[in-house]
Amino acid sequence: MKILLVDDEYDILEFLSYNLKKEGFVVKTANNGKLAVDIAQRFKPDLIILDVMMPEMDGISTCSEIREIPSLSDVLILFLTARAEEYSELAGFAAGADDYVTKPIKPKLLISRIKALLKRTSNKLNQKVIKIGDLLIDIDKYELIFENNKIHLAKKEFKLLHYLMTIPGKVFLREDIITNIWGEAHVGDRTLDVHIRKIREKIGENYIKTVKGVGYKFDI
Amino acid sequence: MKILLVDDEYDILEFLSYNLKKEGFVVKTANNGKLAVDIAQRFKPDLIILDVMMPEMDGISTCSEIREIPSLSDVLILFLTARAEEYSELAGFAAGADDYVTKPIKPKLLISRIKALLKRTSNKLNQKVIKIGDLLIDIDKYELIFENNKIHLAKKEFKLLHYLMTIPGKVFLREDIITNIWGEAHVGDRTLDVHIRKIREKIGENYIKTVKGVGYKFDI
DNA sequence: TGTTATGTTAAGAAATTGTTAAGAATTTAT
DNA sequence: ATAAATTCTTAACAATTTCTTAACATAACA
Repeated sequence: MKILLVDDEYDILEFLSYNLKKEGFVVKTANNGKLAVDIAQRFKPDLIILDVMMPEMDGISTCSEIREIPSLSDVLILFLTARAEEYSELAGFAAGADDYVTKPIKPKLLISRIKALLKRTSNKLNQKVIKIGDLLIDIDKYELIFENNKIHLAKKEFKLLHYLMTIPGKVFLREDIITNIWGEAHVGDRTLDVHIRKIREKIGENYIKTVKGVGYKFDI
Repeated sequence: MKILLVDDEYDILEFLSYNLKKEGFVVKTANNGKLAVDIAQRFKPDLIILDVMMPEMDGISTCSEIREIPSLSDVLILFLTARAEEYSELAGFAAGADDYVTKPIKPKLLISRIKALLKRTSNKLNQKVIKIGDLLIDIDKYELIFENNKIHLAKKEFKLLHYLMTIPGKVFLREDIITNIWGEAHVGDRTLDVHIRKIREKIGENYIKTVKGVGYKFDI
């Protein structure tokens, strides 16, 4: 996970950068809003942490500007703000902030908030449309688009693929998949495999991975 | 395990120091907050025990200051506090305390609290992702990342490596490992070794160490 | 130096999943 | 309502991966 840190105070950049890297994040920093926008376009972070108060271009303007850029329009943005700056909180959410953390910053708290934020969006359970790689699955339209072509999936195939796509990378246990797709009904031993087979026939062998003895996962 | 004791009363330092050393901890002491911060940076303790009430710089300020220092930001901090100082408990937790023990201090209680604290943080049993050195193991994804490459582990290998990684440095007894991975089933004498072999083939010889006559441990 | 514990290897046993095609079951069209 | 089409499940067998064992090698220890 890549994070872009933006603050005008060098000490804070240093301090947060250290703590975030320790957690395994890839971190880049910028000491002003203009630079941040520049770096973000090339670095393509998953999350941008923005100080609200900065000289020249403040956090809120930076945020608005970032939201205008198509390739960055859905990057996560978290604001750092001094306590009691409530007014800026409103303005910030209006500009498209995803969360707030008030100074003084406690690294542990910040990290747990970041993880919650990243988790929230990586879990696509409630999303109507999930787009991963060359695949786009649309619940409402009951439609799968693969490499820009509509692909027809039968009902069970659709449910199954969608289920796996809700949390890309996560291994779903065989039994959990069966419970989820078939309910409590008893279903034969090879049924799931056959459905997996049919999906693979349609989207290729690269997306659904078998974890032997455990289950299947959707992964790029 | 290294402990830094901070109190302005010489008698208490003496008394606790004696009791902690008897338990096998390496102990250093400081009689004021400023000195404590200094010593902590060089000594790098696993735990700092801080008296709340001290002249000049009290425990809470000392705690905040310690939390600001990157290299110490996640050291464990335990406060000693007189009974009924409830207000300071709140302030203390806000400043980043991990636990409280009230005076008068009963050595046995203190030691059991210390052990619980150290155990809590060194036990990664419930963590979904464990990152140690160049290795990152992810339960949900059933995936091992080693030097930024995905490594495939079979189910038993994964369970075994994960088990060892839950408490880095701890030696797990052969029989405990077998019970944990295979359950009560009878399994041959060399089976465990073969699995260890296969893991070592994948992540190198440096992580899993043999403790002859006892078991294996995961260590950097 | 002998003893014991662990390392190593390869082979095959065991377990798991893949594949295919046939025929139920369900849905859709006529 | 009946036929046609589609979808789903099953079963048999194949392919693959994983696990265990056994035989022997090597290292640590007393």
